[in-house]
Amino acid sequence: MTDPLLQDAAETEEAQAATKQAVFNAAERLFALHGFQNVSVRDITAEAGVNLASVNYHFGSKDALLFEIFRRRTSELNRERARMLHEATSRHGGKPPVRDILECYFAPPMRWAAPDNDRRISMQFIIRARSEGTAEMREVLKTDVSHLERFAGALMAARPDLPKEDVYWRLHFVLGMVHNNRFAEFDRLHHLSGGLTREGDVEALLRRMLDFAEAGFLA
Amino acid sequence: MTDPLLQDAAETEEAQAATKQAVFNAAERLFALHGFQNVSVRDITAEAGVNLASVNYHFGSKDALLFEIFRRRTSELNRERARMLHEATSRHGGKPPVRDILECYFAPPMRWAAPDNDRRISMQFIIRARSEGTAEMREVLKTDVSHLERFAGALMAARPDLPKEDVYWRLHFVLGMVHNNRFAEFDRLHHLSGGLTREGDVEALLRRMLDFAEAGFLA
DNA sequence: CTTGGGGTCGAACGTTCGTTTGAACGCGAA
DNA sequence: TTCGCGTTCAAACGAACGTTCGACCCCAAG
Repeated sequence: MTDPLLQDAAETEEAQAATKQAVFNAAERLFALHGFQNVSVRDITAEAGVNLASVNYHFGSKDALLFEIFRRRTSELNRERARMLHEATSRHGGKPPVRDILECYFAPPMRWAAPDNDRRISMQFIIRARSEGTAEMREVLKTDVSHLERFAGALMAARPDLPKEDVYWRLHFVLGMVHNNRFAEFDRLHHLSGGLTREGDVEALLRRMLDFAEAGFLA
Repeated sequence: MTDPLLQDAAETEEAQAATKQAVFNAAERLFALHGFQNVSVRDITAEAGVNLASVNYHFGSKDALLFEIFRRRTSELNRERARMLHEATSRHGGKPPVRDILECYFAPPMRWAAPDNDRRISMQFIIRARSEGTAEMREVLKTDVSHLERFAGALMAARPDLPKEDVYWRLHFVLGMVHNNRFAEFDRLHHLSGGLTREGDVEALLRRMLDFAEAGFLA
């Protein structure tokens, strides 16, 4: 609990076994780097320096471990987005402009993914979960859209003249912009542009994204 | 060769064995529907109605089969894009406007993915290959950017005032919009909007995408 | 000291996987 | 007819996987 290595000390369950934490962290890291199917329980326990049976003892199964990481990280990310949106709403007297709304959605994942951020690996995990997750995770992604509803509502309030249908579609396009920010895509872009594009300056990239998305939304 | 079942009669290799074609089609279908890792060689050969050893005999390995499907479909798609861009270029006297350039990139995958199109399953395969492909396929995706260079060049010509760096980044955003058009995302959006958004009308969706992307590019 | 239970350990289980093997088959050429 | 070759077949191989098992360890409660 007072161990500085435990990044997630503030847990709902209080006294996490050190083994469980080690498995959690190792699994998140390996899954993020190599994908779910390409990482075995043996890889995880070896990386964590624990016994092979630890995964099934503490989490029930490999899939359940995966799901628990996914659930924790996505809820943290969406909570941060909701917090920013709430703040922007009160800052603008209940009706923030399009650009500010989009920033609340863009900024958290972008900043998490910054090269020097501890959460970078968590962000990479979430990105991978979107396309390689289990059926259970995909069901959650499809069904649990409560956090998106907040943003859709805010956007409709910011552009009451636009038909709701258009707001949803443009939100869809915006989601695509965010989800495409994988490391592999940055590499490809870097290769294409001959090294002209650099992902180092997160805030500058965030500004670029907002310029593009805001213009698209106000079209 | 005159068999109407052979969709890809015009091949570089002339006399394809019926078994090889059956394996190719079954593999593409199953991979597109369930993902690479979730489909076994036994599943493929059972679906194709051929012997288990056929995959290794005709393609060398499961990975090689996967790569051959990937190579064929992506080259077909990019050839179609290049054809449209070439036509648009000559139609506009060498310098097509942004919207027309983007349409050349958007239209082929969108139309392939239309519910009544035979290529729908191929498009789904390509989409899956982007995130679940083997290391070899990812290397091709990253390295082979020649087809993107054509579009980057056309966009720079259409907006010579914009710094090249910005063109690349905005192209990156546009790619995100296209790549996000997976069936799962449409389902999610449909769920979020309460059935308001329908993907049935491809041309209408294409117009929406162009409205958004064009505005973003002209910002 | 004794007891009990949460945690860890090495070892194994049963399944599934991609691939290989060697025999059999079909058919045009010699 | 006989040969040769491309193709198909049933069967098996060896490896890797997620999971389970029973013994063992530690430490606090009785």
